[in-house]
Amino acid sequence: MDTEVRSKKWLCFDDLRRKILTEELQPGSYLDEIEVAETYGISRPPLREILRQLAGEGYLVLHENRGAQVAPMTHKTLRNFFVAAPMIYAAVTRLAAEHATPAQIVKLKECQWSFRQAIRGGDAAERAVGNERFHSLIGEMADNEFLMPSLRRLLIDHTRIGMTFYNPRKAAMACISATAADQHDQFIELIEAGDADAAADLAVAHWELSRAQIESFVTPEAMQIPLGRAPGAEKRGAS
Amino acid sequence: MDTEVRSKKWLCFDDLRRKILTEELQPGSYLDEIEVAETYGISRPPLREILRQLAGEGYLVLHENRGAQVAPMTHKTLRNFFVAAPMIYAAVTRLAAEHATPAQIVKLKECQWSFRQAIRGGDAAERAVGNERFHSLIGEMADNEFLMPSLRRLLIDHTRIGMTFYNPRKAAMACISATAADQHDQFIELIEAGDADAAADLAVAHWELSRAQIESFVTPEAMQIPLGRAPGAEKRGAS
DNA sequence: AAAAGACATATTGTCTACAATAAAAAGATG
DNA sequence: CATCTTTTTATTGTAGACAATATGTCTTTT
Repeated sequence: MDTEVRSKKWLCFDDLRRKILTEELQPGSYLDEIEVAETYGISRPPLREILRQLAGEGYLVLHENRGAQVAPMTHKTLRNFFVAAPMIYAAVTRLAAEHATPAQIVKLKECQWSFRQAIRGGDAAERAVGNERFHSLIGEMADNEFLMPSLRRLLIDHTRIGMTFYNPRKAAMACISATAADQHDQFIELIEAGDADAAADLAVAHWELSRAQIESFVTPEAMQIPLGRAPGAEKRGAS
Repeated sequence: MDTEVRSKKWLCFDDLRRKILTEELQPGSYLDEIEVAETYGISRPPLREILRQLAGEGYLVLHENRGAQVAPMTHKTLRNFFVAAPMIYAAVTRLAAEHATPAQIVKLKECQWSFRQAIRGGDAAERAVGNERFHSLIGEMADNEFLMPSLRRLLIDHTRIGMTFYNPRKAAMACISATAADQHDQFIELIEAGDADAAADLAVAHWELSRAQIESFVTPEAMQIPLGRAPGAEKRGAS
């Protein structure tokens, strides 16, 4: 019961994080402290610490005396995302190619293996989390504490947007997934070779693929799926 | 006693933040939860929430079972800072020029007035915090939640580095301060005019000024002032 | 005498109970 | 009948007490 008790808190942290990334917890929905605390078998004070941390990393928004809200996604969010993503992704990937250690590359390869498994399995959530982890690892390779916060923030919404727009029934989607996985292999190659310029270019190309996927959903008839709601419009729970 | 009690927590938050920015709390030093809690007249659970949040924003580093450490600054920190700063500053300033609202510009002008006052006063801490606030406001103008986290992180260390290397006795320092203040006026003008390109260029120029100041201290004889220590090398307190 | 182990102490982590605040519902009044 | 007020209830915020962990010291043993 040594490690078990210790990690109960981090289990909660990781699981909330996963649920938010996979949209099992919908953007804009509110959390009930008592309910969540009981779910993970911890009391409210440590949970509240976790909520603060998740809020600090952009997963949640805390409202005074009104609890924790899963970070909403609005039209502005999407617009800002499109502005920031290519710049940060390119910069981080460049640095990763310059600084990656052999141990990190091994981890990245393992991650990529899991990612391909997830694609074969066809589970959208597993695929999304695997992709998030892949790019998060590249972020760690870059080893720059000043760029990491923005990368983390981008990956949250990139993952959630990916979940929203992912439709495994569409044939085009399978093609995109295959291309993305191939690009991941190229990431590994270029980073391992230390080719910073090519890696940065690939990051932009990888981003363009993602962008095209998103835009193909967004442009036709302006947001079929609600990306978020005004805070307080519909309070508790997420139907 | 209504607003008083409510804000006691935020008073603590803001004051810790200020103390870290001004290096009243030295990088690498550890905080005693009981001591800090008693200082601000709150109990440990809410304090711990604050510490988590400060950690999330990069002011602190939390070590399991070993408390909160003021974010250390190492040589790598400085190196990474030099890589990330120009990119983020330029991007944020560009966006600020594109999106600033009249109300925000008014606030920025007020801030600049305070900043000039602080320079005249000659108090290094007040000057540093004023400068931080100025650039933080520009960040808010940019209105991009994905770039803000990295900007915040940069401003923490930029402010602390500025405090470390600031020497009001040197004549060159007064010159730099004057130039910086003039550039701030130019920021206001360009943002008000909505000239994004020029604003971005100015951001780079402003950065170069800061960089030159820092390098003039760092290069001559390789770090006269200790930038940090290994975690745990010298534990409690900061002599 | 030096090193390893056990104990003591101080600090962090957590829980339960209580207080304060805000939303919701019921009642009263124009 | 609508609206404002008051009361209720549910949820968040805080405090104090307790448990667990880590560090430093002292003893014991080789």
